[in-house]
Amino acid sequence: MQDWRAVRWGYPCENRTLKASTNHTLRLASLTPQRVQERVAQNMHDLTRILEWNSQNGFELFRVGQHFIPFASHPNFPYDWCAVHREAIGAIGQLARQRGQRLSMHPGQYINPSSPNPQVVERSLAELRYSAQLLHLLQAEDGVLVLHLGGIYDSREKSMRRFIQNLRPETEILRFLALENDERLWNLSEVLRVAEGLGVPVILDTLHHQLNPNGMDLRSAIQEVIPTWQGRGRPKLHLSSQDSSKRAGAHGDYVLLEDGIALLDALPSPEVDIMVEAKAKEQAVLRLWNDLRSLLLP
DNA sequence: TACGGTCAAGGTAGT
DNA sequence: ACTACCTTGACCGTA
Repeated sequence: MQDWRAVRWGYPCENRTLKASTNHTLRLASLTPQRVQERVAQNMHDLTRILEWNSQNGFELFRVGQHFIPFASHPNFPYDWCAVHREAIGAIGQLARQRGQRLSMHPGQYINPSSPNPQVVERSLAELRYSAQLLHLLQAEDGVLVLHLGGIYDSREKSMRRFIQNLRPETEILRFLALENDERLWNLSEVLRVAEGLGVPVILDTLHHQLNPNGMDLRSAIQEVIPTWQGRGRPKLHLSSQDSSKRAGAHGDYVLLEDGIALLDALPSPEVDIMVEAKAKEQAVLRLWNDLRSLLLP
């Protein structure tokens, strides 16, 4: 089993210990420059606290919430967020580098660049451009913009082709983009094909892979994704456990020790980045570290 | 201050 | 055709 202390660890969007969130947002009905800037200030303040806390507590990855600039990609957004926030975002980026923190973003279910509906594609590209622009202003050299493949629509083949065609000209997005397998529609082999078509890396999600493995064991899955990270920083993986009281694929509050061990066992090298997707956020990682520690001590 | 209904957006699957 | 579900929870009016 690989040494978990050589792995870099992180968690998404918020910190429970600090009660800090980078996802403060507002309602579309109250979208004014004042209200937005209040929320942006709150998100920036909390992100600053999280970056400091992470560096003092052994964490090296963090996912910034999509609402960091609420409604940034919405047509009704009321000001030039890039111009207004450029400097403050740059300062946070500098802090992240000083504290050794790798940043990422992960647009959700509504972002579907392979949709047959051109309006959905355009809105999706707008959100992806916002995310890439934010990572750019943060000067996140090894930043990651995580995305799923979305729907099947008319056919898998056509959907994959549209995904590639619609994103191929988006060099600013592609600079950060990484594609992730999901638990129902798109397995790892399919994600690898699309990623190869775009020249972007692949994030392996272990829980999704467990539910949608397409006959590939974890060890060979990891061997497939690691080379896709050439030139894009350390390979990045997602780790989570099933919530036993919910439907298949639902993230648990914490990570089961056996799931953590299964991943560490399957890694060819400990020099990877693991983002833990658990509802208890950083506390789930702390508990997993504790479990690993007490397992390895005599 | 706590709570429940609601919130920009898309898509799948079960009925 | 309709509904539940996904999910980064958070907002906001009401009690």
